[in-house]
Amino acid sequence: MMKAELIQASIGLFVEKGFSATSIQDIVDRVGVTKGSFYYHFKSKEELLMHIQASYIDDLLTRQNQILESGQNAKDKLVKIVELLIRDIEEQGEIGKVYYREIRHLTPENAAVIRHKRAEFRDKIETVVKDGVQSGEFRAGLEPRIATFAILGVTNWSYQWFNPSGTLSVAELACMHTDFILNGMLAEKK
Amino acid sequence: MMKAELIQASIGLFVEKGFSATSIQDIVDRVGVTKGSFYYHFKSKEELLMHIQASYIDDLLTRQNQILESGQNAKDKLVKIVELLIRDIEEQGEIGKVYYREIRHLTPENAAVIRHKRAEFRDKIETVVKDGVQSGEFRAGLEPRIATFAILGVTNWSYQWFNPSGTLSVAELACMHTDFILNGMLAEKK
Amino acid sequence: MMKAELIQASIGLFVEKGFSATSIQDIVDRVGVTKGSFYYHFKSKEELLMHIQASYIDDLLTRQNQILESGQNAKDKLVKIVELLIRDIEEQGEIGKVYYREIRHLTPENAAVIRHKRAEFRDKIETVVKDGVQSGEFRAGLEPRIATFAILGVTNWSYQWFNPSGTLSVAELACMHTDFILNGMLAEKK
Amino acid sequence: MMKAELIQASIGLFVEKGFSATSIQDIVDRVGVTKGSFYYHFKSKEELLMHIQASYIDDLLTRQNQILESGQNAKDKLVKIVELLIRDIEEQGEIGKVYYREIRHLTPENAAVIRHKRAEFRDKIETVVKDGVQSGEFRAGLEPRIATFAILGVTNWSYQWFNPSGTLSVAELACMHTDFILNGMLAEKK
DNA sequence: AATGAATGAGACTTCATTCAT
DNA sequence: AATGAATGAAGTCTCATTCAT
Repeated sequence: MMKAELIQASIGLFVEKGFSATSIQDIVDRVGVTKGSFYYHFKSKEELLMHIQASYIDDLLTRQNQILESGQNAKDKLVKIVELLIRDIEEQGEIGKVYYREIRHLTPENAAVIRHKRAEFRDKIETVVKDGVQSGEFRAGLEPRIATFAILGVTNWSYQWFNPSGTLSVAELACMHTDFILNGMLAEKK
Repeated sequence: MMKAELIQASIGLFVEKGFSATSIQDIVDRVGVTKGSFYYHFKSKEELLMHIQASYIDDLLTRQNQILESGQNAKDKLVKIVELLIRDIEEQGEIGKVYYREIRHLTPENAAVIRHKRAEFRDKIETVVKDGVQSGEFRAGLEPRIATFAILGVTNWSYQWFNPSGTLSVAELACMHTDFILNGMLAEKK
Repeated sequence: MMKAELIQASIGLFVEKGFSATSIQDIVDRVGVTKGSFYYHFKSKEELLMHIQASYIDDLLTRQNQILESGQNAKDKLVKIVELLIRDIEEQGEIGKVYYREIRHLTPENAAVIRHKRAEFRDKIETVVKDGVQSGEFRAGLEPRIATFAILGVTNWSYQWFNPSGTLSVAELACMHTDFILNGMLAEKK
Repeated sequence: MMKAELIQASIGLFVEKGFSATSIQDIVDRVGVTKGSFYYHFKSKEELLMHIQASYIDDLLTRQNQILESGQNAKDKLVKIVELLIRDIEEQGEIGKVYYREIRHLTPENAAVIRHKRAEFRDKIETVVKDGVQSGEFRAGLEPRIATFAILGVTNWSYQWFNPSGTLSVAELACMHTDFILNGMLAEKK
């Protein structure tokens, strides 16, 4: 309970002020406990960050796997993954904002673990792209690795500006991004 | 000279460790001077950050204006702006990595100035998109605001992973990203 | 049982790291219980230290009394006391190392109790020396108080360097120290 | 200046309370400066301790070398070294009390340096003893290594109890200890 | 233009101790 | 007899900043 509260409070603060600029005092003040309490639950500030990062990517990987196992064609899988990432902004709250930003503050060992999992997530998208190119669903000229980074750019950048409680809904944004990614901008193919 | 050296050293350190985790001592150590020197050139650490942020976006805005004044069609302007952002990774070095990350550490007034300039840059892309939709170059269904964020996602995300001295050249990446943005992924338009 | 285990673990840690640098957590970790357990058996960390100090000196005093009551001449009594102190290194393990070092961390009242017992131990040696001088066994020029400190120096210093499981046995060391104390170093008396 | 004051204050406090129990706050309070000042002069509390330990033993080694180069016989050299150690109580103040006690709190690397120097000091005494046995000045039965430890015990233990501003002067104590070490206690040699 | 010394606030962390269970 | 959770005081250390020189 207390541990969960500390995690939630810290995510909020990390989003607002960044990891380094957030003090343990800030975190415990928000929860209304003492510093000693924090250190009963976490060995260090870094351990807390690692906990947050690991839960986040583990959850994404799990849900990505469910999509990949669903046996659809490449396009549908890709659409589902884009939706997963956009919906996540609403469901997981602000963790995503912290996710890419603060890996720098993990110990080298922990950072390696997280980077490895990120690479796994990316590789699985790349495989979907590759499959789609081979099956003829996607254009032959696509470079799967770069296209994957482009897709991630479109989705992850949304964490920087998108407010899920604004006028544009999560579903609408997912739809627009999917459209952009699949069809591009030109009125006619060159 | 000294001032320029301090700026270069600090950009490198901000990239590696982040603004908060970089101390003035770190910066002056890298240049080989003492803290007093730093405070001769900068009123505060925040002023240094503001200097870096402002130079960066001012430069981008200048170059964007040159493109916009060149009187081409919307598609060509857009391609040029994408190229500008990608080439920048090579030309400006690592500043881009710092740019989005550290705005949080500016004073509210300075942050507002930077945000305003960022918005200006974005709005000008949005205008290009709008013009292209109206002229029929771009698809009628595009939402200019969201498409602009998608374009910025594709380009800015490259700062996270692209190494300009690797096997993929800046020109090649610009070309691939342009292709992705204009044509999307599908083999045939729906 | 548990109490004895806590005491043994703490002596080992006090030897290695010193009293202040040893935490209750260190002690209970070594025994494999939790802090609550410690506080069931001891009111405080200081009480534990006092327990160790008091047991140690009480034991020495008891054994010293047995020697003194044995009705031998001064020289033999002295030899026996030297042996007692040297043998103790093997029998009592490392407590001796803690004994002189950590009295500082007792409460003033407890420290006074221990100092009083130490003085008692020392005074009884001094009496033996005095008796020996009067009886003509020891040299007339000896100052009993200073000679006593010299004897204690020779024996107690052994705690700093002597390893009872090395090549030199406890018996051999006791013999050499006795020889040194009784006969000095010169080949001929001046 | 300030650095020297911090060192003096800390020696006093280490004697009274021990290294671990002395806080940086205690030290700077005694000098009347702030904690920041302390860390301007010393990288850490451990560095301060190392500084104290190294100065102390380096000074002893220098003075021991002067004695050894003076070309006297073994007995006179030994007497001079005993005098050196006893006089030191008065001249160097209380450092000696800290010297043996606190080596535990050095980093392993620094502790090794100090232990090496201690061993050098001890070895040089051992050589004097050996020379004296060979020249016939000292008894043939003496074991030089153990006799050296015995001598160090007599002298170093004095730091525990001797007050140089009491009724017994430094010169008198040196004389008594020398007498004890050379002639032992017995009225007649066995 | 630059230095060295100092400051004071605040950072992360440890720890002896308490208490309900 | 023992545990787990929590406390609050204090510890070591960092750091942006100032200022006399």
